[in-house]
Amino acid sequence: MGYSIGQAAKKTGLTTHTLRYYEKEGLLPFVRKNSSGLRVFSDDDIGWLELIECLKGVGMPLKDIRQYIDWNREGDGTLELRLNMFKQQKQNLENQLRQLQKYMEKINYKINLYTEAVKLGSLAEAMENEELKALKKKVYDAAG
Amino acid sequence: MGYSIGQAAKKTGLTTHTLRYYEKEGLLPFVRKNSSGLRVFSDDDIGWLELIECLKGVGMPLKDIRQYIDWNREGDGTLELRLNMFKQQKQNLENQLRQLQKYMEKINYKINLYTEAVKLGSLAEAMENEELKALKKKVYDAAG
DNA sequence: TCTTGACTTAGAGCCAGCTCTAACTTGTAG
DNA sequence: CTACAAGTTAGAGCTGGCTCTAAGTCAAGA
Repeated sequence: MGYSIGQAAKKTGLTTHTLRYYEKEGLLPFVRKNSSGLRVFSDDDIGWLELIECLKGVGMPLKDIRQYIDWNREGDGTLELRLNMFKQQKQNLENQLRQLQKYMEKINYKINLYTEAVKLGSLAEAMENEELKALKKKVYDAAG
Repeated sequence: MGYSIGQAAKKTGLTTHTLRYYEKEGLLPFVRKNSSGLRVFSDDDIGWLELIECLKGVGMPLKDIRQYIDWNREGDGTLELRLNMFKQQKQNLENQLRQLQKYMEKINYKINLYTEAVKLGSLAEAMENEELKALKKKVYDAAG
């Protein structure tokens, strides 16, 4: 129920250095300290860290995450701002997923190409393969 | 068929600074220069840049991309290495997609929650909603 | 000829996000 | 009582990936 910084680090996969850095950057205003000055992380705090990881993972810079956390502390007056932020992040995430899907197709083509090239011992010969030529066209001419 | 660095920048969405930086880092060993020392990018070179963008996009650091480009120049002796690299990147990409999918669920939950909160004018009240409680449980208890 | 704009180089500077160091305190086990 | 592990702070340093500056070259148009 109360974790030291080291235990919190283990639970989240971050380092103690990073946790202190996040606190310094205003990302952890909720973490308490005990009578001898040690940080005490609650399960709730771990939940916050997981949300931070999520927002970081979808590409938000730390200062924007901090903004969101500040809005939380300001209370219900910022509900619309927070809703809009999540909607925006959903958009970003959808774009990202679309982009990664395109990269996946390109990489799949490369795997096909190199598999054939390894079999033949020659990339130039593999590129003569009609199926691979057709696949390449499909992947590369998809306007993007 | 032959583009100046400025034209190549426009075509790829990179800056001329970045293109020169990439060359310095060994990512563009194929780009030629004309008699007066100006870089001339071919359509093929633009294709290389698009592949670099793809590899960067799936999270490869520039030095690893450079490694791949070096293998290309070494010829058919490195075909297996290149195949394995693409297989590895496919794995990474699949993991990334799975991770982003989880983030999407979390964000969708937040959008639902904040939509209700805005409607009620209170986050605390929205969190009392039974459907949202159930959704939260589903999203957050999915072990990860 | 002069100006303009796009190019060239070497190298410095910038930013985000950590990552580490030094010097010190605290709590527990032997 | 001492040793040790784990915590504390302020602040310096590192890495990746650009981003910009200075000083100069070059080609085409007025």
